[in-house]
Amino acid sequence: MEQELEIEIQPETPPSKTVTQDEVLQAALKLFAQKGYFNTSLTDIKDAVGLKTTSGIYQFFKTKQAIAETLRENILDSFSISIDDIRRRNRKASEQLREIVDLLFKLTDDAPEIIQYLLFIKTEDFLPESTSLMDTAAYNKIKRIIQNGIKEGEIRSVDSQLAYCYFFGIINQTLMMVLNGSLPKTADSYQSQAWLAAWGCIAKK
Amino acid sequence: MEQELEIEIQPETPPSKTVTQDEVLQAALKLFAQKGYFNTSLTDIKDAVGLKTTSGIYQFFKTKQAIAETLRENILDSFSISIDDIRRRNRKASEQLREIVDLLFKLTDDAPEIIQYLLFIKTEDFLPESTSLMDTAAYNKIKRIIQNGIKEGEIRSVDSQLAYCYFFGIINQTLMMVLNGSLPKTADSYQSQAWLAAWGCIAKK
DNA sequence: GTCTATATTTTGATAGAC
DNA sequence: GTCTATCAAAATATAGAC
Repeated sequence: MEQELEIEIQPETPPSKTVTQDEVLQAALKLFAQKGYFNTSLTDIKDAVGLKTTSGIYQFFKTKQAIAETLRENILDSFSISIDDIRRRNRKASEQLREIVDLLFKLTDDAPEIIQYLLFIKTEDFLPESTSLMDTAAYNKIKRIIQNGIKEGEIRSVDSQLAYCYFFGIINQTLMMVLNGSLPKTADSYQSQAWLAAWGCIAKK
Repeated sequence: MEQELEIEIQPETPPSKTVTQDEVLQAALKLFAQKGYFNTSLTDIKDAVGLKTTSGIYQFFKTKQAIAETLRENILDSFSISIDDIRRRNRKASEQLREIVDLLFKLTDDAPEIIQYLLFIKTEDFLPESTSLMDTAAYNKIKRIIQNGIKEGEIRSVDSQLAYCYFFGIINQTLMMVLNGSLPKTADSYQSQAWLAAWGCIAKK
């Protein structure tokens, strides 16, 4: 009789390496964007980052929520800083919005997880006390750009909230359909058309 | 020494009534739309519907997923039927789209859970094999309306997918901002402006 | 800083009495 | 068709050894 040979198939024995906080954040961002927050367990994150157990994650973050919070803060901060930069380098509202659109489309191609997490994940479902997008520094800067555009006569005189709604309605829908494959090409391919449609919607004729 | 008095506060002893499948669906829809699928437990549904235990739910639905599936089918079917009706009653693409917009805005005010569930909940997160919105009968009918509008010269000659994207980008963003309070008034208040912006975006000038 | 082991909690789900 | 009781599984989190 043959001896039973127990072959332990070890899926991937990741050499227990030392892990950094940023690695955890990157892995979590990718997973949250792909599968959603609730479908992502700490086990998934631990696997993605190459740990043997989830324990190692707790040295950086006390809870799974805390990971999502940090992620959101980082992304929003970075976005807000980019907007500052854009405002510094451009004077006209049209130029500033144009560059913001440029940034969003570039990110959609190069770092889709960021756009997914920034624009299309309902963070309030798992971050109950997170401020709405509309209460963030980044959003307020965009709103000010629009208000300025109205004052300077570049943008039609409508409620600035509605101008935001129409403009980013088009931009965001385009990005979303690129991300979920409803638009088959890269975001870049649609950028100039989307810009024309969105700007045409709010520009003074 | 005073005697410890255990007062059992019974939050609400719901008189065990008999429950229908439709009551379960209605309660689930409301909860899913409010708190999200993952934040809604069968316990929540059982409470909302007035049962003492979750067991009663299992006579209608084998799994929690099945509730969400049925809900989605029902809503999509009903929406598809409404579109059929609209196409029957109107000839021009502009009229048909106008009535679809009318329906969406009415529903946002009268049954926000339906719009929430139809347009803004990522069902693929908990219904892994659910078809994308873009593969539903309802969506295909809308797409055909747009293609027809292009053929008849009502709508600019662009990719029909892009026309859909711009048009419903504006419409859906408006509805979303009404639902989350970023636009403070009723959907109805914004309907005619949103229609003008959205239609103006795709109409032949 | 990573591991083993385990505690804790929650939730989805089932069996069977009434 | 609703209830009691219970199960099984999964996931978050902790304690302590190495």
